[in-house]
Amino acid sequence: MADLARELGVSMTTISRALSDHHSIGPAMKQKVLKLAKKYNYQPNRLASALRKGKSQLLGIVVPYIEGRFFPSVVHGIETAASRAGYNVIICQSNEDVAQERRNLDILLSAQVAGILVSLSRTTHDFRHFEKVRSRGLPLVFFDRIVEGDNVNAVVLDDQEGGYVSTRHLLNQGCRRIAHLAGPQHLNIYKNRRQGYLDALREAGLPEDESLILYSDMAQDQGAEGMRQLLALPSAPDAVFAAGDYCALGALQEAHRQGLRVPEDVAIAGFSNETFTVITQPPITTIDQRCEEMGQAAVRLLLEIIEADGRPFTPRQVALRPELLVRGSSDRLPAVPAGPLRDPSAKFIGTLA
Amino acid sequence: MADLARELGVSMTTISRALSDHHSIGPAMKQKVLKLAKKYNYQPNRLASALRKGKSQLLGIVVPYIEGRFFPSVVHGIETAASRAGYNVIICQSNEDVAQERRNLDILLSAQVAGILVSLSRTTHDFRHFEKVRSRGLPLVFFDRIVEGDNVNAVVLDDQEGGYVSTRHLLNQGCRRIAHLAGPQHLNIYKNRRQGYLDALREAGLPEDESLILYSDMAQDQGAEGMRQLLALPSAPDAVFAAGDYCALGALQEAHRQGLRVPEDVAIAGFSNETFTVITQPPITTIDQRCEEMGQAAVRLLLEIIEADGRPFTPRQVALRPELLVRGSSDRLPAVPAGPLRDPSAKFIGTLA
DNA sequence: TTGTAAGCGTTATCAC
DNA sequence: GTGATAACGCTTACAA
Repeated sequence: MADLARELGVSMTTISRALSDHHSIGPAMKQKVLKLAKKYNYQPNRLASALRKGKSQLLGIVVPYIEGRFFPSVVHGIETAASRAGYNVIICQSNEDVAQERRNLDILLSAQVAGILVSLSRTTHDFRHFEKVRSRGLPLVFFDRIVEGDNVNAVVLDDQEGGYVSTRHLLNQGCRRIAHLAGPQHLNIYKNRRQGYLDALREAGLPEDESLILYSDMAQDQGAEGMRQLLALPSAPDAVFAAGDYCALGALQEAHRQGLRVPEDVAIAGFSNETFTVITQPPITTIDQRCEEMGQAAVRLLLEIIEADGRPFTPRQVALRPELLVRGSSDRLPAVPAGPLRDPSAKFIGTLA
Repeated sequence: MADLARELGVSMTTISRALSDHHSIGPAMKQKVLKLAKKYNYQPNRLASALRKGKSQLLGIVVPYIEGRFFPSVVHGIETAASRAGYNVIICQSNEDVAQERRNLDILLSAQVAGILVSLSRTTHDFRHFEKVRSRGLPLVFFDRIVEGDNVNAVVLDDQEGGYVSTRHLLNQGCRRIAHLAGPQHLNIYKNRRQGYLDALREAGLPEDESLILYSDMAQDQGAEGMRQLLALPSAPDAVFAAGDYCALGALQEAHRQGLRVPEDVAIAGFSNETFTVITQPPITTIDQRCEEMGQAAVRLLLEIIEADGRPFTPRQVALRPELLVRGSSDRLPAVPAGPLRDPSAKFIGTLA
């Protein structure tokens, strides 16, 4: 910058203003500066700028890990939304370890990020380290694995809605005995999916039948085992809603082993839209978790807080509407003319309980 | 820092030295400073430090996107290795767009990163924007999608070796007519996998039979179609080496449709270790691309260059040894006692051609 | 519209 | 072993 100033015989102030498009700068001057900057291949130093302004163009992400289908997609969404807004992203993994999570927060604080996005590690039960962030006035948004409560900013998938629409769909296909392969009920996601399932049944006037609900850890072979048990019932179900795709896959494979046709004899639906659900035969109906939208929604919320710039901001919890993907494993009706397109943008459903 | 200095009645210099563990500092003083820093919850400002030192603790990553199985795993490996070495990582996506890739490089330059890791966008055919990086003396390492040549630092998977070990394995299983579902030969990865396949055949004294090599874009249905064609041959193959897992899956499904047993009637092997290969029945033998090791190897190389600190560094190309994962789709022999464990560390095989 | 000068938080240099 | 001071590159009152 000093070079440019010297060469043009103006002050660095003018250079700075021209480069950052300040209002009180002559268009002529601006052009000259920009041209010379290009010629000299001038690279602004964001460190210096951030240091002076006390605000960087960096957002921090803390995730348990960058593997599998979910987190990479969310990070993808975050990076995309952030860079669109002129921010870049520092990414940290906690490896499901609170201590590491704490360290990551410290690092992000000292990197002077403008805001932080966090999905909690599985071992985080004490949330005091987030107080440090809050006390520094640093915008903070949780996603997916969140701190519960209405005094935090958070974005999650509406799992109950997911269980509900999935079960409704099976009902619409004419199924009347719908079993549920449920996950560990101490985890909110599985509890909510089950609740949505029950909601749909009740709404349809069907009885809640505990013999049709089987609990497991949702692994592939547990899905197979579940299906085996269900098919051995005096009156076997005509549909299975599994709270996870691996479990649904096991169920599908077991059904085939027993010579049943899917979806004619038994319809199957899973949850999560794992990559493999489209390559099975038939492909598996499932619920998309809108990973990317979750990332984008989290960034939107974070930017709102950043832009509030210290002014009081009422914490908000956003629940994303899950998307039902109807595929061969549950599609038993003749094709119907398509309805209006679903609005693909992330939805605010309401404040969480 | 100023506060600490005042409270202890010493200069900021002393504080700085105590905090950064400078040699000329009294252990007593050091303890006092550290204690007080803890009490006041002192957070170093890495921006200021980096500005002053002219070097940040940040590495930049540019990838086409963070989706699928490959890139997230590599990023995982990069972040893990980087944070172990005290670095953090800024991640940028090029979305397979050169222009964006160029912009990303500019951003990373202006963020004063200590080094850059790049996997090229598919639309990058002109490499001039990397000159800017080089001319600034900034350490640069390519991975997976690299600039060819021996004047760049690069880490790749040895695809030819992958094709070779895969085919060798099928030979060891007693197969003698081994077909190959090949990918587009203008892409190096597919060309190399095919070459490895041919190498193994030649080594075994088997003829190269072009009627057993089918070319496609490697999609699932193309794998099925390929298998159909192969099975219609006057003398059908007893094994298929597919250059991709989706293609292998299609082949597997088609074999089942035609009532063949896998691996008894026809053995199948894929490439990439996609997640779904373990959930099929039988699970699919494949080649692991060592994504995580690739990330780690790239960081190791980058750190070496960083530590050379401007001193001449001879560019190096590293080829990682792929790992054969033998699974049900090709395992036709009785189990053999396990040999010595394979060294799991990333391997330097040699300079690329 | 432009310039002057101070300062963001740290560290390297040089002197003591 | 410790301190004073300048400097890293940029922005922004305040003044002109």
